[in-house]
Amino acid sequence: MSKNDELASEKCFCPMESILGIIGRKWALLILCEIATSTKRFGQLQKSLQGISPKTLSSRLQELEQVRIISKTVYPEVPPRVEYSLTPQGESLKTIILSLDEWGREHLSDTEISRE
Amino acid sequence: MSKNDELASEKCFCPMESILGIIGRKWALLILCEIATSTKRFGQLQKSLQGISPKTLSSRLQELEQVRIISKTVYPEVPPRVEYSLTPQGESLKTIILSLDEWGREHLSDTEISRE
DNA sequence: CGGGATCCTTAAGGATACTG
DNA sequence: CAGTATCCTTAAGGATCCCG
Repeated sequence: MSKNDELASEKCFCPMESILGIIGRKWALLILCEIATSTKRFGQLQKSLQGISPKTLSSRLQELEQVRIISKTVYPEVPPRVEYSLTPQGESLKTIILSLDEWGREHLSDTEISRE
Repeated sequence: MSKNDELASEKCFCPMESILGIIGRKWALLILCEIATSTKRFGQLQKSLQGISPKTLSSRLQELEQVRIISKTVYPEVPPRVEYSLTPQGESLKTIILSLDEWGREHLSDTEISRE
């Protein structure tokens, strides 16, 4: 089975749709972006990502953690401290994301996207 | 500027968000999947993608065409015939999508995704 | 045949208040 | 501080009908 056929086969996109279902959601990439720089706390993320609601941030973080792109560390202190960082798997995904980014720069620079 | 910093910089994801805004939408990948196999007509796509509405299919095709991932050829015949195929740019995107797919297979195989 | 126009439903996300 | 709970708005997509 060639690479070509692989893309075209029925279920070829299922794992892909799963990832896209995660990183394609609002704020997900920006969150990833922040955490990729360095470990971040909830409050830090909220501050950096101007406009995100705590509900959304919380959801995104949980989703990213679920698929092991990021990991969460809770320090049993008062006040509570929680840190989010990239997992090795997250690092490997980053590479792919960067190539997508590059593709975008090469091919979408002049393209405006309108809908419906 | 290292690859690492590139990912983390403010606007690094903008082109990326643009692509995700396209290929992350419902049916987009499956459509791409179909067309990647071979040139397809509107009706063929409708048949293959069981459950897609003509409105949605039409939107997705327009979006993919706008960013030059696919190209549309209209044959001035009666009844009308329209064919969609991958552009060279679409082919290059396919490669990246396949690596995303691979990432998913390696890292998400056992992961179930739940929300909210 | 290849869509566009219309109407409707649902789910994602925003805003805000509250709590261990 | 790090979230959760609640309410509300919006936009994406489904279903259907119709037309060149």
